[in-house]
Amino acid sequence: MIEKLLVKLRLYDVLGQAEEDALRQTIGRVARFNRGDVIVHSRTELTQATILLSGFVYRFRDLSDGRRQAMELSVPGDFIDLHSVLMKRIDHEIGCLSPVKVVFVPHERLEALAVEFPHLARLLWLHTLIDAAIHREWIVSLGARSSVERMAHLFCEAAARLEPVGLGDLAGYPFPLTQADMAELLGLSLVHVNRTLRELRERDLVSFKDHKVQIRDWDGLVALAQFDPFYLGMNRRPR
Amino acid sequence: MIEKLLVKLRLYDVLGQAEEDALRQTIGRVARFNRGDVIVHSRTELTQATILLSGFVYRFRDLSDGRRQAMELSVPGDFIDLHSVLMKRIDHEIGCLSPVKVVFVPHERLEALAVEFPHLARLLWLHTLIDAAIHREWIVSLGARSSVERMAHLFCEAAARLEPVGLGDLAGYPFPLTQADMAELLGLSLVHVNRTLRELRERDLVSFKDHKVQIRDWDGLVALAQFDPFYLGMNRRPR
DNA sequence: CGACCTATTGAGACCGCTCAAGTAGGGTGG
DNA sequence: CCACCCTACTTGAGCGGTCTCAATAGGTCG
Repeated sequence: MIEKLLVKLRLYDVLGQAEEDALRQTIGRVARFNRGDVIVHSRTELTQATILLSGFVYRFRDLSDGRRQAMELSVPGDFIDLHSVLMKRIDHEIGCLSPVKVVFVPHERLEALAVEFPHLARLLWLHTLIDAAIHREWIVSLGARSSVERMAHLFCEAAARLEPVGLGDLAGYPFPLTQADMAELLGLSLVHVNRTLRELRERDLVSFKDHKVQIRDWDGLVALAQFDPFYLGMNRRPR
Repeated sequence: MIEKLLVKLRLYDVLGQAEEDALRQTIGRVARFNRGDVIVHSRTELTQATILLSGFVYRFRDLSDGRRQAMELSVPGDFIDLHSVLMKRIDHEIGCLSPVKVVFVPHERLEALAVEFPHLARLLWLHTLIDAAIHREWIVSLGARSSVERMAHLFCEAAARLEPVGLGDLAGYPFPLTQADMAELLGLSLVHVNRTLRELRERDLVSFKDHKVQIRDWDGLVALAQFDPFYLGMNRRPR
């Protein structure tokens, strides 16, 4: 059930059989959600963490006047609120961009696991560090990249993160977002997202239609975005 | 020597005497740097982590055409590259915004410490998680806040982080940056930073002069920035 | 069939950018 | 001691990237 998570962890380091078995045994209840549902609420006390099995979720914060900013897109196999194990209450919401299936892992089991398998604890810590690296890359996008560059970068990052878990490749991938969702991710208006998509399409780099991303020119896209997968901490390049 | 770090860790949870002693014994060589120096280089293999004792440093990335985006400001007491313990190579540079004093801690000593004191390891992990929370807040700033709001938020965050380590309070604090530095932090042009500072001054919220921040109206500043220190994780309880 | 969500396009406004010019202060050398 | 830097800051003017408002079309589903 948690194969995608295991694949991801193996990108970071070898995972022993005992560790893998132990991890499988921590998992608890499975749950399903619909697009628009909020899985994890800001500031409520948490006692379990969540592994995304299928679908797309994102972290976001709402400002008081209705502006909403997304902070990260999560893909299947991600441990979407691993930080809650230590933080207990998190500072943002996690919402569904599509129908979603998750499995919960009680904090106490994870904590016991970390004691028994220090190396696995390090891997999980590393998972949260890579989340932070992804955040930093988004900061660069939002602060220094133009709208086309930013959107190109989003498409590159999604490809690089979806490929290892078998949900796409450098030619394209399913991407069940609306243009309004992308606006929240990219810090752009819906209207400008539409125009930016058109520009990427007209430049023959990538097209987004019927909730599918089709990459026409990976190298061109990478060059435009100045995308460098180093921050994703995978040993191998998405190739 | 590492009192400020200890203060910071105690904001997150109690720190036992044995833990404190052990932490003090991990520290190694002290080093000094000048404004403009890069302390930690992107992608070079690291064998030690760095605690900032005095001065200000920041993380940044340069894009190929000269654009530079800062990702985080670090203040004394911060463990500025704790993530390098697991990542070994980091994806950004850490540079000095003022004369700086640091102390290095060999990774191997930190790793031994984590084995011997699991609770301390959790505290250090939490330190990195709060870095990630700070990153998320910057994402909100860059993606959804206007230039005045964004700058107001920076001043609020700096106050909240400097106060516990005794380097300022809600009335103000020393802030040895130039306006050009602030431009890189905020993702704005130098010219616009200048105008934005003027606006904050004219609105009697805050003034920045001679490398000192003077807060005239804390509540007004907080309201404008929609600043909520929850994400800084002070008073958290990891276990 | 009507209601609603999503995508598309046009038009004009505005925020923040670039280019440019000028001031102020601190260090250095003749 | 002054002349001349150099860096940091300030302000003006015009440009342009992105926003908002508005209108339309297509798809889906009760």
